[in-house]
Amino acid sequence: MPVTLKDVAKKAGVSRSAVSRTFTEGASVSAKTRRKVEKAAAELGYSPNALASSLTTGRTKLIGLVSNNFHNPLFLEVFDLFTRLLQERGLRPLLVNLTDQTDPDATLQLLRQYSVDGVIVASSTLSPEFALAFQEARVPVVHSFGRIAASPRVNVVGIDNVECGRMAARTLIARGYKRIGFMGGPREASSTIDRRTGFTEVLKVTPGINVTESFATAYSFDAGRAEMLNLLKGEPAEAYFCGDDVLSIGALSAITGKGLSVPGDVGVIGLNDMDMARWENINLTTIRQPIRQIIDSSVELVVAMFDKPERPPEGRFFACEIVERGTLRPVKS
Amino acid sequence: MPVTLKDVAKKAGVSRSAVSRTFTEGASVSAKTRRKVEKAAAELGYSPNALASSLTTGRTKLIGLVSNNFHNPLFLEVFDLFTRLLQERGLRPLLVNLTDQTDPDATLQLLRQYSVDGVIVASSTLSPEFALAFQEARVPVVHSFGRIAASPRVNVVGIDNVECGRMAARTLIARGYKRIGFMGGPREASSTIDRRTGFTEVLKVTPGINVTESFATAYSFDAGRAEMLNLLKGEPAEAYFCGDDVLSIGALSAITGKGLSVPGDVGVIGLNDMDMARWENINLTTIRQPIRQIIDSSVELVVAMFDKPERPPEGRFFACEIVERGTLRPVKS
DNA sequence: GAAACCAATGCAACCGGTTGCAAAAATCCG
DNA sequence: CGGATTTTTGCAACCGGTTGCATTGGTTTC
Repeated sequence: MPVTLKDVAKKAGVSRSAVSRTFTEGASVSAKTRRKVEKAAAELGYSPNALASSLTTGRTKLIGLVSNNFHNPLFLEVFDLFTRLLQERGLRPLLVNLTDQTDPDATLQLLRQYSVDGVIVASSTLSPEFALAFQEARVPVVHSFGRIAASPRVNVVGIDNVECGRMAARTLIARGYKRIGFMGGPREASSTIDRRTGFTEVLKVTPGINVTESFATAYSFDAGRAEMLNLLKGEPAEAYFCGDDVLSIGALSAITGKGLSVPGDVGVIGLNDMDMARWENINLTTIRQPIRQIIDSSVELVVAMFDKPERPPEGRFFACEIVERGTLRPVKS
Repeated sequence: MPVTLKDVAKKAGVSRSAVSRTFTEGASVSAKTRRKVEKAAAELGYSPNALASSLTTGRTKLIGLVSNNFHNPLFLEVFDLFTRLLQERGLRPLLVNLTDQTDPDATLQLLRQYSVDGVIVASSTLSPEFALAFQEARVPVVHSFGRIAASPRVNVVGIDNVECGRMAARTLIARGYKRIGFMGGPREASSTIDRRTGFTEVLKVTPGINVTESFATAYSFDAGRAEMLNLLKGEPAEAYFCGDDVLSIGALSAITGKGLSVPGDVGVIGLNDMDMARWENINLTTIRQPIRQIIDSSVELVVAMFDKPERPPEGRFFACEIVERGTLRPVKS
């Protein structure tokens, strides 16, 4: 039923090759045949089958977009940007939701079956091994929001979480907080580990500071709220650096829910700067992750990979910046 | 470089057909050859090329997932569910972000080029014509979160927005509100129109009620906040039915930002029940849209379509329910 | 043991395109 | 105008699979 190359060729009175060539960038066709073919194609409503052509060209323009972050509101922005940027380059995102049930190997196999030109792993919690498996199967891959490494074994784009930890620490110190808390995300997540490292590194060498640590079970509102509720049972710190924004919002909810004020009784600084953080009834002071740059760079990198497969793995890391809003007390001047 | 059918056939010492058949459900192969083939395939790390096989079978297992709602947090949940459910059925979502720049016709053409087995249009703001174009191109299509219609021209799954409007109205009446406001989403969106219809229908026949109406420019936090700020310049109503949850949260932000209390001074009821609505520092009374059912049903319908293409278009609409939280005053007993 | 049957197999054509190559057509040039 | 050059064109093979059909081989039945 669908109209094929052959139909167009017959209608236009030319060979199949001629038709193929009129739809191929840079192929040699005379103006006259091109016109005939285009007319016939338009009349029949023909458009070439991308899958069939991929068979010979070896390019599908399909990009696997793999993520396990379908609950963090930040990732809606992430998906929005990825799809836009990929589309702009004529690439198509094949979305894979990596849940607890999905087997990592099966995902690799799946994406190979669809001959994706490349894969973007968008996740702050996945281990580098996941992306590495693609690399070893010679599928161009980029790990976005992955962990910084001096000489990464696989392309990785993200932020320097250790430095973010330091920034958070300096920010709290500048505001005169003395009893300071680190409320991390899941204990085993590399982002948690790195942020903690930078955070405590700075605080330890600062005199007169008392640091406490705790960890939420997930990067989620509920986990943040639960953990903060827990902390409030004892003597809370004066300010907390929370694992990320959604965790921070959970913590804020717990604090105000207990009748305490922010930043009067407890200060909070988050990380991400997701859209919601600027909402006036949240108004979260946080550290902005430049997701636009991360995503731009990821797409660029995956494209570079399939132009030059032997390209050595590269790490690209972007600086973050403090976004001052209302959940920390002001710097005393 | 990648290993193909032929390689496996040679290694196993059988014909290509034999290899193909061992990987085809229900094909006739003896246990002996199957064993040989599987051994060879495992050693070579072979897995069949889904795209090549689609050429003859006519099935790609690719589903176009088209949306223009990449800013409404509800849609993160929507994408999560869609991808999960599709994956469970062995289908692959090809994600299309329909922005202002993307041409609807180009999207149709694109998805045809990739021979998608079906298309799901997930959008509460797109016109039925968009989905209809796929239908006319004989591509199985379902419009999720679309507008109710007695005899739809295209498959549509969603909620009865008129009835939701009525529910909201009855809920406000039951709580003794007299001066009641409708704060809709974009004036031209069908969801806005329908909700308004049901809402005013009930309020008009109730004695002693004063209804006012206004419209936000988008289903977004900022638009909701701006519109409520606007309303608060004059004499606000006692309670508002807002276009959706994110709009409601914007409105809440404006109200509390002005030093007014919720529900003491102004009541708010939203629609959607997105995850955030239950967060304790938002705690929004709202109308739950059963997105799980909508998505289940959409997937089921699109699958049914490609098993039976001549299936007449069907509309499936689900009931919503009030979720009582803290932004309306209690029913007086 | 032969006839009848059924499952398993391989051949070859096909799905909808692309592309190297040689022949044909158009253009250039003296 | 004729030969040399360049451009355009069609043929046929190929991409990686699937499948109808005829053939083969193994079982069953009498």
